[in-house]
Amino acid sequence: MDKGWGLALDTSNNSDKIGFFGNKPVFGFNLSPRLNPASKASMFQTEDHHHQQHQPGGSSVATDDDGEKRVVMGEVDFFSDHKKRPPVVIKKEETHHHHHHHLHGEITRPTNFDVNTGLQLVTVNTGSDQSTVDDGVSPDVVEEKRSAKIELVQLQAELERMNNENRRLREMLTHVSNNYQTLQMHLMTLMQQQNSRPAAETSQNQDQVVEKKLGKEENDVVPRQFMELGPSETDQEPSNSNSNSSEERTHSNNMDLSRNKGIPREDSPESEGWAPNKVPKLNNTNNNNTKPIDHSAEATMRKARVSVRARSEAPMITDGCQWRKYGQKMAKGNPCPRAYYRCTMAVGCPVRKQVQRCAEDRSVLITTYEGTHNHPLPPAAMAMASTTSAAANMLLSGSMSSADGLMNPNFLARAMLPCSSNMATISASAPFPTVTLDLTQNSNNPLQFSARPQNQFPFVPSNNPQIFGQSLYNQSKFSGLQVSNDQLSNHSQQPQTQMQHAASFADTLTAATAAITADPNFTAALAAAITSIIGGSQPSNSNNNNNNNTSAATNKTSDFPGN
DNA sequence: CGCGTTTGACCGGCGC
DNA sequence: GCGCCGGTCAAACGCG
Repeated sequence: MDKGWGLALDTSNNSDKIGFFGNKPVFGFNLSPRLNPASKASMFQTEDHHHQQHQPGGSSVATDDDGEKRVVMGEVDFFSDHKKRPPVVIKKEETHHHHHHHLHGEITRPTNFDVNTGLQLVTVNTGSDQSTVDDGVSPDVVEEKRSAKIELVQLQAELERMNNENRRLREMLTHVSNNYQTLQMHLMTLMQQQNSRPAAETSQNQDQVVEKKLGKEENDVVPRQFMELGPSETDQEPSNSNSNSSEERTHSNNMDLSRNKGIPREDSPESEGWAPNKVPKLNNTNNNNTKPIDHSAEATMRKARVSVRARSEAPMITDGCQWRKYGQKMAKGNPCPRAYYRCTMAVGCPVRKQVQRCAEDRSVLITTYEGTHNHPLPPAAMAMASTTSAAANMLLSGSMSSADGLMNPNFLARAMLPCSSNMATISASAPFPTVTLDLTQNSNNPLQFSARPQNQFPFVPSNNPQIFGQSLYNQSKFSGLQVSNDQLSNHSQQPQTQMQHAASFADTLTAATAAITADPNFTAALAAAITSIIGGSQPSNSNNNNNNNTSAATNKTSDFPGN
């Protein structure tokens, strides 16, 4: 668990993350400190720091005559050499009591600011030394002019460099946006194809038949949504009159709480569907209003799991949920320990997951989900939840009506991902039916665009109309960004001088930033994609990448299963 | 001090 | 019945 993405778009406040070019922001988004430890300030610093002590933040430390420590960004010492004119002053730390700027870690624009050159034209007197520019003609003035000219050249070079970087970032943004749009379109196509398929219809009919059968004959069989990992309306609703032990396990938070509070587990009903070996006992002991049934098949069916294989160096894939580790065991046949996590986004959420390194390939992380979230999920968690939900539903819809669903490993693959028969498989040998989504293969599957880091879960469609509707909703919000991206593309295609288009691009990028901010899902995807594009396969320790994450715990590398 | 992780103990299912 | 094994618990511990 960690504090975030390898690269995160900090959308909390854009105001201090936008460099100014004239009156226009030229950097629409901010590289996170994790990716770029030099922080946002590094964008503005120059290469000349020879005589200054470098700070991790890309700043320099100097000491005043009075011994006060200050931090100088870039080559301009704002205190000792107040004859120089910084176009942009970035302060990360300020202890000088004479300085009037009290912003910390922010970018400030000097008041006398030339919008054409980006330079501050008036000397700033900031220190205790009250000397100002000498009005008289003297060698000092000549020297000053010369140094100002040199500085101007340097600043222009700096501007050029910034524009280059700006252009590069813009291209990355365009690339990622195009990938996202392509992915969305492909998913839409897949969903339409799937809906039009007779097989899909058969599957749906099977679902209906199964549900009808369940409602009529086997009231104590877990409803299908029990397997859903994504949120569903039914999860939020009280159980019906047929309330049975399974549903109580699924929906009751109090029961789970009772166990969490130390009540002996013999007295506490199973509040979650994770413990498979306790189901028979549960049905025998707690389910008083239903007759005992043969649990062999049902117990197997209701224990469907969704296993996600992803290539990742991170301790866990970032699925948007908050997890708490409650156990770790050495599993047989795998030298890597298996970690057990439970969802902590809501009290009593029964969803659990296991995280384990693949024994054959340590770079592959296997995450197995089981249970149903009993709480709304943030958009960042929707991708994983909807995917696992879809996989579990597919598994159930196929297996409950026919054993072929389990026997045919390609059933899910064909139904869920027609274009990728090797992406999802069903294991019949596992103790419980397990859907394995393999995201480690570098196939031509357009669902796996190369820029996506493997530890970030992709957007995969759900057969849950609500969840898919959410996707459409996000897409509709995202459409506003598409316009911006088109503009971005146009800008990137046209030869441009650095000065001319920066302002309009800044506006565009501002709009894009706003759109990105409005869509946390895309924010996450964009951050992940940019991370990989930049080439920093930063081990993201994050298991909390949702926006409402406030207290992310950290997983030390040594704690990571398999390390 | 609160929260999350660690880790040994414990429990229940299952196979022999 | 016994031992193995997966899964969970909870006290101890660490960290911010």
